[in-house]
Amino acid sequence: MRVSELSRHSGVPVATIKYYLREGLLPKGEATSATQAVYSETHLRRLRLIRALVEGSGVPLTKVRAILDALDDTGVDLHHLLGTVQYALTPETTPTDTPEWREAERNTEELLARLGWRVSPSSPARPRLTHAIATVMGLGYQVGPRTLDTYANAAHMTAERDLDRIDPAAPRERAVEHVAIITALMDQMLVALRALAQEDVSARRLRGTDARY
Amino acid sequence: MRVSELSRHSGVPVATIKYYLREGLLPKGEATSATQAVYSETHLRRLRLIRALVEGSGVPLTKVRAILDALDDTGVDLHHLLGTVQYALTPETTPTDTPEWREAERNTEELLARLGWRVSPSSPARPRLTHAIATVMGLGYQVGPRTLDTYANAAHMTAERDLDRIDPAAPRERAVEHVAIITALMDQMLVALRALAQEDVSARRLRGTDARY
DNA sequence: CCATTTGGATAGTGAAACTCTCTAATATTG
DNA sequence: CAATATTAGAGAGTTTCACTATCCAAATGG
Repeated sequence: MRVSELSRHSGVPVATIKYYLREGLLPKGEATSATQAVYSETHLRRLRLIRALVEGSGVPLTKVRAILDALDDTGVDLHHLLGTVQYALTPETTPTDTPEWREAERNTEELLARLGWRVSPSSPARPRLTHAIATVMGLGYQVGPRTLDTYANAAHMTAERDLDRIDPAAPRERAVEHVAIITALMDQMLVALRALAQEDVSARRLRGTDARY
Repeated sequence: MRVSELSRHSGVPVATIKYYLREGLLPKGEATSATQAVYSETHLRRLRLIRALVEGSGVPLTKVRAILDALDDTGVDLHHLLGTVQYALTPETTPTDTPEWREAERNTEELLARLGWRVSPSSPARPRLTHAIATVMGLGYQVGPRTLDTYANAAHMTAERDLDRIDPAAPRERAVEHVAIITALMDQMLVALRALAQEDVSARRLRGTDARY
């Protein structure tokens, strides 16, 4: 496959492919001469994965590269790969020195302790959760244990299902890709479903019971 | 309150406040002379909400404005407001003319029919869900009814809880803000919790049962 | 009365993700 | 084999977004 064909098969412009090559997101094709290189099915898969991450979840290219590097690092097991992918996908959150932050942090810790979740103290999702709680509280709304438990249970249900679908015996190439997908792309699905569920509940409660939609 | 004080109370630079005023995100203060205007508590609340949306969920300013306009439109009831906020928050998704899209669309329709959710046919969350499914399928992975049901149930649990917390009798100003918050900010909480839950499940399954984390 | 603040307008910045242009070397096709 | 098209590689240019900085003239505030 040459660049133009790679472009056609993926729908990505040649200029963009060249850009990805320059940025090291896509490995170089095998050069057959000074002005020619051939690309394989692997390149096409990789390209599709990049586009899925970028278009599907708006992941910045620097983070995409971090994820791809982790996929290619054969010394990492699935559990740590999942952590690495999450780390790359989680936006940085700097703790602020406010009362809300401290209260939110306590909520986070208590929740994790209550549920007994095995989570690394350095997991970037911790401050992210704290930040989300602190933001809502900063607007003057409570985020109590009842709400957190409900959300946590819902999150755990999806996580169980996600891990059910990973086959640790599958070829590493695939298993590793699968982990990237469940962590990065399934979020989109959950968020879309949440919007639909809210609409449903809202229709039932805030309108009559006989409305069509 | 003058601009400088508004800036101090909110932590947002004066230059940025002026920018928001120019962009119509923040209503003008009440002018007391050609070079002086006073801002109220309402301005401060509004400013905090803008920052929460921008920092908390990376909502583009154009969408923030759409949300704020909906909040200010007193002719809209809570149910429709929720729809409007969701509409503003949901990224546009253009259907593609591929087999994956059509299959994903069928999955979406069947899921909603199976669950009996009352969802408008024009809800932008539909194509968003379809797009998410189609993207995952385009990478060669199945998204079956089992997975969709699990995710849908989880989503519905959070939606029930969200609507429980809305007080339809509260002053419109507050109820309306609450709706914006649950649709926009609670997503972040759910996603963060999902990451933590995945780590927990992954630790239990992909590692031994005695590992510390 | 004089340094400081403000409103209002215009212009500039920096990051991110492309997109374009160019060159010399090859490939393809009629 | 000659005309046309394609490619790798590198650099520069473009667009969008969200600010940030600079000016200026009017107006406080001490």
